[in-house]
Amino acid sequence: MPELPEVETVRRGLEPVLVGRILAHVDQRRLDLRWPLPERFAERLTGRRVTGLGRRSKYLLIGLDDGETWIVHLGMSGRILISGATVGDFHRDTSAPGKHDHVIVTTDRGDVITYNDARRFGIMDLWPTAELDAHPLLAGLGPEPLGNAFNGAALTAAFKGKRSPVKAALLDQRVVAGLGNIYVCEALHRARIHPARIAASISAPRVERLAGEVVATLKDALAAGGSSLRDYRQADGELGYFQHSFRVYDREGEPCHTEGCPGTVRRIVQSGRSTFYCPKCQR
DNA sequence: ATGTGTTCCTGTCCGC
DNA sequence: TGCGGACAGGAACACA
Repeated sequence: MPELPEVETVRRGLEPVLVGRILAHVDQRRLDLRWPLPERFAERLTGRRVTGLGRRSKYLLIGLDDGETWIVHLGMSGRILISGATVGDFHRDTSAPGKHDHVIVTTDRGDVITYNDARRFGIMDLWPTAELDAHPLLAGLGPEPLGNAFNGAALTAAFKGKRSPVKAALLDQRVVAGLGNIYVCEALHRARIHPARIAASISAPRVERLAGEVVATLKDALAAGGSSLRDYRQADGELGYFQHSFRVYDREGEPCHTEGCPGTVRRIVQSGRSTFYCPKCQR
């Protein structure tokens, strides 16, 4: 589920449930996700009051009243569920913990927050809030695409001297933070730029257009509550539906959605990951 | 210094 | 049905 729009959707869903609440009980059902969880993890969370919910790139930042921030990354398959309801695209109704429910938090109001992650590529850490920018995973991140620091000029500067394909450049979190495979494919299609183009070789006006389409793509996805893939369960109101708006992602062999374009969506592999694009209108 | 390929893990889907 | 292989929203890491 988790690129920027999905993580932001989760953040918005958690905010009213968590902010101001005390984490009354923490059930840590594994010692590790991608890496070991912090020392005394459950103990350090228990009894803390949540002061705020933030996001940087694809990282969820849960501020605590002891001056630490609970950092959560959903990896490929991480989901967060509230009390049997749905956040993002994850829905399950049982009361018994599921096989991949790794961390279960109960608030002082009785809401139950479950972190579920089948592949365990997710990450959790605790870090002093005052030094968040220095966290090894956050320090090198590029600008937030929906923030003031991201625009055509910033992207042009980041592309300068980049010999990699523009697809890889946009996936590089140091260039711009929060894009993943879906939204990079979608933004490149909207900007009509071929994913294999060398980043540094794209003209300034086209990079300008690309920056605009990155922002527009993310805003559209956000408005739809993100994208729900594969483990989509049922219509729930809280499920994202941007997957119905994909122009190229996962549409190999289907017609290009560009107005008047006779092209067919093609799939290629770039640095080990699928890229979907239209060979006719993306140059 | 940059660039690309491999790796972590489980689940699902497709062809035989 | 069962089995093997490809593939999946990420990104650190090892290596050219």
